[in-house]
Amino acid sequence: MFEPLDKLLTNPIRLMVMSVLVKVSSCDFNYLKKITESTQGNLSVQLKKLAESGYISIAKSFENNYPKTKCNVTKKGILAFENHFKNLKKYQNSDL
Amino acid sequence: MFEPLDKLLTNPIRLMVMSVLVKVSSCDFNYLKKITESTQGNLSVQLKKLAESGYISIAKSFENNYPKTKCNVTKKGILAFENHFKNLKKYQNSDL
DNA sequence: TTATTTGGTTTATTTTATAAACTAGTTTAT
DNA sequence: ATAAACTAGTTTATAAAATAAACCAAATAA
Repeated sequence: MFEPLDKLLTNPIRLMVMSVLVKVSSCDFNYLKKITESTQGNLSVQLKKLAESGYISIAKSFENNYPKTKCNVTKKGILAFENHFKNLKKYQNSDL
Repeated sequence: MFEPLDKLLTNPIRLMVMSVLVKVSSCDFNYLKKITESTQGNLSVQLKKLAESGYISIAKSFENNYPKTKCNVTKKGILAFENHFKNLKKYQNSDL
């Protein structure tokens, strides 16, 4: 009837992050901070969760002497994202 | 960019309830319990939240000597439901 | 009559989300 | 040179939400 929803993707910040990464495939922490309008702490936590579940990978480096955190979406993440919206459609128009 | 998502509708159980009610407009507690596959306690709490926000109305009566709780979706609830999916579409295909 | 079932609600616990505080270093102004 | 302010985050504490467990009240069945 209703497919269980992916808990990682019901959180708005995580969903935004995935939405962006699916499109651009890679971007840095501060870009995500701006577009999600979340605090650094919150974003840090949510990115870690996405990374722990293998939806994104996080690469740290230095750029212009500053630390730089770059996020990349994984194949697993893309599939989960697509599947999530496939499931949501069933909620939108339930066949009772 | 991303519209903030309706917190009442990011919870799967509440979303299922709204999904059903938008379609059938009215049904009872136990029907919702079956299709959501949730516990009675959890369902009771989530229905109360939807009712407190005016997304549904709850009517209690007796049927065959037993208490009977019927839920109805409100106009406000229908609009919120439709708006939620309109917003979700932007997450599905973000225009960066 | 006491055990079970129906139909819930309330309360307690676990999980999650968020905000605040902290770390570590860089740049700029004095 | 050093203090102040800024970059780029992480960790921890608190608030909120979700869920499960316990409870309540009445009806029915054994």
